Order: sequence, then structure tokens, then C-alpha cells
Amino acid sequence: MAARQDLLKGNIDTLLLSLISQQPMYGYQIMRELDGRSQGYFKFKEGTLYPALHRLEKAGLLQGNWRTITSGRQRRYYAITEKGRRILVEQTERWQDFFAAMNLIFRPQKPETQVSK
Amino acid sequence: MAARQDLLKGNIDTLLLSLISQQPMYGYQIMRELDGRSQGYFKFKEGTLYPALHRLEKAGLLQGNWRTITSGRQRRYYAITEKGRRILVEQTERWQDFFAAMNLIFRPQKPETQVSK
DNA sequence: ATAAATACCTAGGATATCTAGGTATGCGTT
DNA sequence: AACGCATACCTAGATATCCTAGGTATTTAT
Repeated sequence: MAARQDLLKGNIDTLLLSLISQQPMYGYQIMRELDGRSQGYFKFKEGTLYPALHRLEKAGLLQGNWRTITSGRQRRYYAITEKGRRILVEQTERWQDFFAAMNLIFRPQKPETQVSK
Repeated sequence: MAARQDLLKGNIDTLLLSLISQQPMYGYQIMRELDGRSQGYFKFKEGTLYPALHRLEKAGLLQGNWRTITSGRQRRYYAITEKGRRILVEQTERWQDFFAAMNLIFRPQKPETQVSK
């Protein structure tokens, strides 16, 4: 059977766009934010996160830039682009449609059960 | 970016278990039911559906059996097993948890926005 | 007779995520 | 000063899921 992580498929990009749209962030921070905000549900692996960020930057949805903090430590901050915001809106609608469709199967609304009492 | 179908990953099995738990069905019927009940959202491909049914039967969550109708046409009807029902309950809870976690990222509940009016 | 719908099946390709490794800096403790 | 841990980034290859694109065969409508 599918594991918990499989539900992520197709949603990681949207999750990242949504989080970063609220505030620019760097990779390590994103992992902690997703963990914290989801109350421990989302535990992103580095092998999932970093390739996803690179993919989104390459697609022009995020813009990354290096910042040096303290005396040499490097961080790559990602900010959402205009294109990214447009895609985020689309993806959010797509997610809502999908959720609605899933619920139509899980909880079928049969006409005969909606007869007025 | 991820396509619509990617959202299916990890959910097809749950979708099938849920549908078949309501009534035993055969493959072709399942395709039409998913399409109809979801108002055209779910258009399962045969290359998706049949391997999934075989996977679920092999895992003991569905039980299939052949029935001959009219003069030779064969249909394979699938019914959910007891094990399948247990898994369905688990997967449904898992789906709800996932939905809740997604929404915590999409619509973060900041404490300061919940101040009493 | 022919086309379309019904009804099943599978091999191989594409792609996303995870596993499991790697490098390097900063900080706290002993 | 040495050590471990947290921070901070990265990638190659394995795995698994779904789709593409093909196939066979029967029934029904034109």
C-alpha cells in the first residue's frame, strides 16, 4: 500500500511555493518551518527538498540568491517570482478540485438520500 | 510542474477501496463510476486501473472472481475483503491527516490572528 | 459489413521521491 | 584542543507509480 510520503507526490512544489510566498526562506529553514507548522507531519528529506528547490528555480517560479552570514556560513534564500505566484494560484485551485473529487468518491451524494424530510 | 495525475499517486488504492467497499464492481464499471461520480474529474486509464486492481488483490485487500454474462462475455468482479476494510479505515484517516497538514501550510493559523474580537 | 462500445490485459517509459552518502562551518562542552 | 551536534548545502542511484501505447475478443448499433 501507499505510504504516507506518497501523498506528497505532486504536492511538494505547491507546498514549497505556498510557504515561500509568505516569506523568503532558505533550505534548512524550510525544513524546520514545514515540520513546525504541520505539527511534525511534514519531515522533508534533504534528497527531496533540495532537488525540488532547484527544479522550481530552473522553472522560474523561485529566485534563489546566496547570502553570507557571520563569517563564512552560506545560505541560499529563495523568493517566489511573479510567475511563481501565478502558478501557485493555479495549483491551489487544482488542489481544491482534487480534494472535492476525492470526497465525491469517499462520501457519494446520492440524490435519493437528499430527499426533503 | 506536477500534473493533475500526480495528485493521484498514493491515492488510487484508497479511491478504489472506497468505491468497491460500497458495492462489488468490475473494471470497466469502475472506470465509468469514477468518471461519473467525480463529475468527469477522474478519467482512469486502463494501464492505471488494471495493474492497481491486481496489486490490491495480490495484497489481499480485494477479492476478484470471474462471472460470465450473456453468451461468453467475461467480467471480473472485485469485492473488498475484511482486511481491505481495515486498511480503508486507516487510509481514510491518513488522508484526513494529510489534508489537515496541507492546510496548515496553505492557511497558517497564527496565534495573533485568533485574538478574540 | 463496419464501427463503436464493452471488457480485459501488459511491457516499457517517464518522473518524483527517498536512501544514503558526501562536504563544510559554528558552537558548546569537557 | 578535541569532540559532537546542529547548521547548511549538495548529488547519484534505487524504487515505485502512473501513463503511453499497444494488444485480444465480444456485443450492439448503423
